[in-house]
Amino acid sequence: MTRKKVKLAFIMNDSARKATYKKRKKGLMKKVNELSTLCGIDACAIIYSPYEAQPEVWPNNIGVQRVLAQFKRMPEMEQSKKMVNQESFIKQRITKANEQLKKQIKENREKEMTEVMYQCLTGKGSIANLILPDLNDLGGLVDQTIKDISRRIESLKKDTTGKGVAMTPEGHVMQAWEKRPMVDPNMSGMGGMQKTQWFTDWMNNPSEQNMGLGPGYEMAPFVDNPNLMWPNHYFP
Amino acid sequence: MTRKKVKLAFIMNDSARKATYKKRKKGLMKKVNELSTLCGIDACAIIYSPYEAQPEVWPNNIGVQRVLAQFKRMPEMEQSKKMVNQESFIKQRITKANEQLKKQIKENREKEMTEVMYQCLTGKGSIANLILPDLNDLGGLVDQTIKDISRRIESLKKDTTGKGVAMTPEGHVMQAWEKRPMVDPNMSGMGGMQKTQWFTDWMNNPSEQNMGLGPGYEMAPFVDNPNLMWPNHYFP
DNA sequence: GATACTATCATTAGGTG
DNA sequence: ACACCTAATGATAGTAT
Repeated sequence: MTRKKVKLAFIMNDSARKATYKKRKKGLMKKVNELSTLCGIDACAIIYSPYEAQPEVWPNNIGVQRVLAQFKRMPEMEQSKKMVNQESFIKQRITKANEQLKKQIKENREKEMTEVMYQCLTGKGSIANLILPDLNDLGGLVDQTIKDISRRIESLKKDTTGKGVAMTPEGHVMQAWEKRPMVDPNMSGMGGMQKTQWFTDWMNNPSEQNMGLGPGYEMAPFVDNPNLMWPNHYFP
Repeated sequence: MTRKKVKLAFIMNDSARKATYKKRKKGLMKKVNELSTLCGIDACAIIYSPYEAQPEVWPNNIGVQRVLAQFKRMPEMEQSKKMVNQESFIKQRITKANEQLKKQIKENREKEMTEVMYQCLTGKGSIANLILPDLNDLGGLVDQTIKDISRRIESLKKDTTGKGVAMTPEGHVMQAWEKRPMVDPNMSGMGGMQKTQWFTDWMNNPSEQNMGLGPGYEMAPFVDNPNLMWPNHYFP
């Protein structure tokens, strides 16, 4: 049994698509119900599919009807005001998402370079096949690491609470004991991999709705037509 | 770290509820997006929460707007016709769900009794603390099992393809070989436990919307007001 | 095609900093 | 409150029936 990782894209095979639809629709509806129950909120989902005569609505359509009723009562003027709010709200989220993205890319880059550095140090790799930008980053990382080590040496010299540190006359540490290891435990193994899943997903399928927001930004609603959806009781 | 199983009920603790809300909202939106992408369908979710100024809509609100626009164009007459369809659709699902429920209860009952029977046979349990209905069912099961065994013996007697069967003069089987084991492999272990999760959930929180449908029935939309939601292009 | 199963992957409850 | 982590529960892709 080999199970290739599903990629987030339209399933071409008709029967597989239907099977997936049925399974996931069920799961989705369960989740809507759970969210609504656990947090005591009004939520609903509407699904139009070619497999059912009726669009399917969850957890009940009363919530949706409420939205519609509220909308009907909302005067035209209020609606455009909403739009502005909605727009600034989106912009805020775009900014935040882009910041997160940059941070993530930087973090991944650092991990990658650290890996290369360690491989060089342990003789398992070489810098022969690296391109210029990689070498630059690697150089910066090595500098940074040397600084960290120097700082660490200084703190070991000053630290009188630990058992001690043995050093060469030139100031190189030969041995230290009863100190915490210098390697960040989070750096080893595959920990922290999960949080970049959205990036993989987006790379597989950079959909239109995510396009304007940057990869990984899956949350902000996009208002195409301001005439709907924002009941005025949310804008006192 | 002990992690008690969360039960599907309103979270009383305010901060825990908010934390859960944020996590699950994100997860839910991701799922809507995935369903929509994988199966190429129109779907949306609307969440009203006390934590955000705006109701949150996914994956975009165009789908919802489409529903509204279609509804507006739908004449009054069509709407009541829909209602009937919707009603019969629900009734169908209720019937189906109840059948599944009965089947499930029966199946669980059988497994339970089989377990008791085996425990008696292996001397690990007794029938001393069973109540009358249990004893009745157990008796039926024993009868059934004896019949199964008898049938098996007959087939072993007639079967000339297998290696053979050793029997006492009274017709009791002493040994049989190159035959499949009589114990159903699905009966042992905890296999098949997952499918009764909905029952536990419902027992924890028999919500109103599930009440009329029987436990475990989580799928049928309930029409409270026929004036909404069912665009006429689904009823040619 | 629907159902059932289960190995595998994803989500999240309950922590911590 | 927020971001992150991980053990544990939950969802589901592929398969068998």
